[in-house]
Amino acid sequence: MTTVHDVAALSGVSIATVSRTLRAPHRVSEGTRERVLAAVRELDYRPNRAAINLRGGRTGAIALVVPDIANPYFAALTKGAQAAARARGFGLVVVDTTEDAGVERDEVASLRSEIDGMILVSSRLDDGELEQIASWARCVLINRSLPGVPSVTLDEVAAARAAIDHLAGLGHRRIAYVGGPTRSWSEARRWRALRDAADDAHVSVQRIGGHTPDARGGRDAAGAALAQQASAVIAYNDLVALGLLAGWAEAGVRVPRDMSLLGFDDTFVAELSSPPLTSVGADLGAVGEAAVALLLARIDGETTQPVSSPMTLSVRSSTAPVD
Amino acid sequence: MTTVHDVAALSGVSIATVSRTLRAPHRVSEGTRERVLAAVRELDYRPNRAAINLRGGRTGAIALVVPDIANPYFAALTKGAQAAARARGFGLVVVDTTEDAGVERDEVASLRSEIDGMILVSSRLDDGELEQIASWARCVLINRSLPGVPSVTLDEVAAARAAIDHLAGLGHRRIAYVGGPTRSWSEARRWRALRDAADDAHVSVQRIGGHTPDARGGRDAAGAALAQQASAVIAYNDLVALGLLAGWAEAGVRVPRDMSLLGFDDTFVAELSSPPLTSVGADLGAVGEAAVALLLARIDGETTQPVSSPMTLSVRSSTAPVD
DNA sequence: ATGAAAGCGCTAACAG
DNA sequence: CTGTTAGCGCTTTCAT
Repeated sequence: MTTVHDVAALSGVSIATVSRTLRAPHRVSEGTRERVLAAVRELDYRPNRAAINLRGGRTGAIALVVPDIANPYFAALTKGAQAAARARGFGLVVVDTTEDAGVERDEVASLRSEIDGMILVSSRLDDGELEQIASWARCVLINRSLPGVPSVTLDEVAAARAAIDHLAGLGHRRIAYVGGPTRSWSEARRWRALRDAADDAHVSVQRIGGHTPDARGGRDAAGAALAQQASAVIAYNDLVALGLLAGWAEAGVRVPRDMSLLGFDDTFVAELSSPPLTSVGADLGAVGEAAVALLLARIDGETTQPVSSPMTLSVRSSTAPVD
Repeated sequence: MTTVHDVAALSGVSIATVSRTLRAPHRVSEGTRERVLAAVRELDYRPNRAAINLRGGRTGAIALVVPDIANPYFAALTKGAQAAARARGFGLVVVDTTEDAGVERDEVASLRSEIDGMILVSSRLDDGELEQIASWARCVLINRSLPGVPSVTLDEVAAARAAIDHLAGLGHRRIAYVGGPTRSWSEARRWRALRDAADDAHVSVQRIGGHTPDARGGRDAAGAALAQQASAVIAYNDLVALGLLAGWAEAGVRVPRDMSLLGFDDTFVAELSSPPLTSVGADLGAVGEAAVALLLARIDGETTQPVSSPMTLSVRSSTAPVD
């Protein structure tokens, strides 16, 4: 591994000048600068991260803590965050908590000297613990808000309005909502936003709960959703919608002829089904990028404002006018 | 941030003893050890990673380089690798190359002092470059093999045999294969394995090429696949299979009544469609874990053997006897 | 404009 | 069994 000493020797200057050439080029004379840079290229010198860290107390890496990296929602988020971090010269350490608060707690604690800051996505921890963490680590929250802690949240209100208005415009008056985990922060916001939007649009929305937020949960809820006598169903997320679709297919219910179906999150799976799913979601990659930007700004000591990311409706073929 | 000095001061010993207590507990007296450990707990002391790195040349992190983290195949792999790395006290830095060889090249180079080793998944680089990289970095390859470099590959031969035998057993004699990118290493192995297995089973298999390895590619290939007059189609991966399914649904072709369909990789999306997809694949989480185990063994200076991971068939409802 | 030297937190000789 | 000390690679005063 080549060090500042090698470069210094090759270019005939001191190590201080090498360092200066790299960190503050204007403080070195033209000729020296060129000789040093030539040596840097020649030796393919790259400053040792650990040494820089040790001196400056920075590690050059940030962590992204997600409940489940294999979930397309979090994977999309990760992709954006990764790109943004790398573009600014930071490494992205990914931590998968397997949806477990205990694991999240432990991992976050052990991350301490490994990173300069972290992004907590859909945290399973309670407000108290989160505040605690924010007190000793620079962090940014996604899908969660807490006074004093920078965050990126999705505009569920706009999403709910877009979804309800779309359905109402199609003539649907009775809508069912297959919800997610009752204790989840997102579910709470989502359901409240849906109720408000339904009230404004003068349509009714009934919630069906108690199912897991995945395809299996959707399949399990297929019967109950039908029993609501609704003409359209909104699912907690695309996976649940796909489960609903599969369950109904077996029961001979056709979408959108017999029933309209609307997904949430607009992940890539929404385009995979037949019919492809009308869904409302945010640009998750952009959300990940925004969180990284927020975090790096904080690391640089700037103060930041919470960010709300827009959610928009993608109309595909799973929704149709009520007949 | 608390350091060895703080712990030393609190427990009334020298910093060397603190370090020793943590690294070689048996070399300090019982009483001292207890006092030091008490101080460690009291102060919640954690050794600074950068300092350890600087001394020992280890960073405590490894990198996983994947073409596209949002692809369920790589996401599943990442999940396993992440868990295995963390379980052994290593951080996992994820790098997404966006399927671009140039990006892969650059990122790998800049990773140098950031990590102790790396896992390259489905690399887009050629053998020469890979050898080059292996010469200065400890690395493990997944879905690629190169003499002298540890690797984890999937047993495509067994997979092809399982797929073909399943279909042949169902009475299918004429099978079409919607392939992946012609230049891809996996595609080459997969297609060869399929041909061999088909020969052994005395059935015919025709390849349809030139489409992207995703749902859109499958949709594009839907017509061509029908034109083959085959009674069953094997897709390069589950995403392509789903695209095929969607394309056929629009054309009124029913699966598995009119056509049997078999996916590859057995990712979670195989269970999402109706009908759910019969697919052949490996436990990708285990593959990721195996790669991490291999890499850490190499970091510890052990020599290792290439690993071949089994692929098994999951029979669902997209395949049926030919009528 | 450049160099000498201190020191970031830690571990491993080496001494006692 | 324990303490002193050198030094990992780098940046940054402080001199020159």
